[in-house]
Amino acid sequence: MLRTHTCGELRIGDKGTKVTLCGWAQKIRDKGGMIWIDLRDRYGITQLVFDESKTKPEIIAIARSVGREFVLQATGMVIERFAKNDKIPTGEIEIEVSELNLLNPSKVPPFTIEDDTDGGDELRMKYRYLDIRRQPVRKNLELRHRMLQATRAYMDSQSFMEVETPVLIKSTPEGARDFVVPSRIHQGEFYALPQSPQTFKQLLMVSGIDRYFQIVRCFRDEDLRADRQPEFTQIDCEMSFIEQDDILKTFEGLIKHLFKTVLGVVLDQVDRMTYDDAMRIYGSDKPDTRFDMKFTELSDLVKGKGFSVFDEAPLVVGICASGCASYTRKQLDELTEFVKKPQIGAKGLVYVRYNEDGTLRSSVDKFYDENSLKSWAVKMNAQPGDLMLILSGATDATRIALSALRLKIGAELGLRDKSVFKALWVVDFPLLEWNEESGRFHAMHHPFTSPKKQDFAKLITDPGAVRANAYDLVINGVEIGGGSIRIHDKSMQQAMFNALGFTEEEAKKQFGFLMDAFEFGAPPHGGIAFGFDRLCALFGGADSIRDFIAFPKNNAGRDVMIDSPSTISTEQLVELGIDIRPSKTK
RNA sequence: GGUCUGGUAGUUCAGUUGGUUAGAAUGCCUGCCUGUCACGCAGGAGGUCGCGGGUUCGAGUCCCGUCCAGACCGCCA
Repeated sequence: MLRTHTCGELRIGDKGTKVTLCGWAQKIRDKGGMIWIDLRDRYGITQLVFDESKTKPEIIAIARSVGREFVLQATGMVIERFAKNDKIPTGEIEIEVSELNLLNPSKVPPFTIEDDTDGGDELRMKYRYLDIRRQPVRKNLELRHRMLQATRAYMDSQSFMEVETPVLIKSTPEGARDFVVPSRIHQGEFYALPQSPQTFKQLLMVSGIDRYFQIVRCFRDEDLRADRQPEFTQIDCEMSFIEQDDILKTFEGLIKHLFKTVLGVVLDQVDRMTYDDAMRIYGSDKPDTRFDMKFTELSDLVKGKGFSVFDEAPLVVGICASGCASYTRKQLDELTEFVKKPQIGAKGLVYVRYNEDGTLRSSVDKFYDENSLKSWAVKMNAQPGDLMLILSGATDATRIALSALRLKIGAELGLRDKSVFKALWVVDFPLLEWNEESGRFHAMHHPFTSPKKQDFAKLITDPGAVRANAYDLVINGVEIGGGSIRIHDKSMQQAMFNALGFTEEEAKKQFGFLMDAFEFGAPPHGGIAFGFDRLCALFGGADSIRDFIAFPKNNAGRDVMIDSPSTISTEQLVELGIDIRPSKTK
């Protein structure tokens, strides 16, 4: 060992001990007669001291040559400081250096290795290995590590067995785009990287592994977001001989265990809400339930007063922003601009101020007298001092727009506190959703999701109305996980493929192995998968998952550190039997 | 595929209505300093204003194109 201790562990009780530390020079303070070097490693910072009156001149000379991020090995006595620093745990002691070994010099780093770095995102990603030297990033990776350990401990305690499934699998056109890997041995053929181990975990149920889990990398070739990477990690789980309620309870247990062991937070309850209610009350299938501000539908109160916008709208719906009646005209204009952005897509925003003096003033006073506005206030449960914000238009689009407005107001009012956690199961999702582009129904969850028993018949008569045994876990408005009770019956699976517009032949070609397996005694089963990166970001109080991934991709799916993706040699292409059209070369 | 924001010193940014030699902080280099810990003091170096084109007597600033980065919409079973 090159060291006897780490840079984070020495205390006043170690006074008089001769120690050897290794680490990076965080900061050099040369005061002339005395030099201090802050030596940093993963565990902390310990101050080295060099004193012209005590330290050998050749050691002083080495100390003077040290620059930021030089790698050092220092040996010396632990002494009590004259001037103590109560900001760091090692602040009562320092090392009176008698031997200093320069293990490796360093170029000047492109940004400061400090908690509050001067480096921008782009530079930090390019030199990610330096970025990880910084405490905030390292802490995030430590949090991820603890999450991994706590997950495995809980799953093991519940008799779940971790089984690894293949990464080179088969491409299927359903769902997200696949990342594809050319086969050298079978030229013209391709593997696909899994979007999830979905079919394998169901096959493991047929195999009798009645409680499976895996912390597994998944791949989707779709555009990125702050909370979406092309490769990401899931906690993937499947159980046999269970019903939906068993799954919800088991994984409430996992989430509570994680909150307790990793954050020390007791998550008292996980609410449940149907998809239909979530859409009606919050306009979203992943509502942030840290605050109320529920939707109130006003259609029956607003019609027939000559305001054609409301008269012609299929839905008129509003929210009540507590204490916002004092919003200025400018603030209200900003809100109007916000909902009119193309991404939100509302045509306009109607507001009603319920003033402290009890009077009501709205942007549609021309059409509605104070009594009408008062009736709105009663229905919306608004109090003097509140502001009512109302949107109208096509039902789904209006709900989505009002949901965005609700989140914005919630954030402005400080109701989205990152230290507060509210978990919600959204249940009874629709089985299918109509896809305009392909002109057919797509599975909302995936094609192996079972319909609710009472909706079986509608699978032929009214497929869009069929509800599924599918559920999402939503925490603070973030979709953390989702799953379903699967189809374990061949004829039901065939009926599902029919509803999705698959011919028997197509279904057999893509999923024949699964349908074959279902003929050999498939148990009733179901499962769930959690977005592990999102869970880490949520626990860490961040919106972006990138800082919880050691080496993430950028906005365009590029790794700027290793510069991938990149071209490959002609020899490689020939060997793979791939002929690519000439394109822009880098 | 689309919308928006940004790109100026190693780094983070400012730069007015288009007008002199493009600034600040920090980092870096040199010197001084015996209790610093955001050390201090003095001095110094450091710029293809992302790239290409256009308008103009004159462009960091205006226009067009393009590249890069970030956020969002579409997309993400």
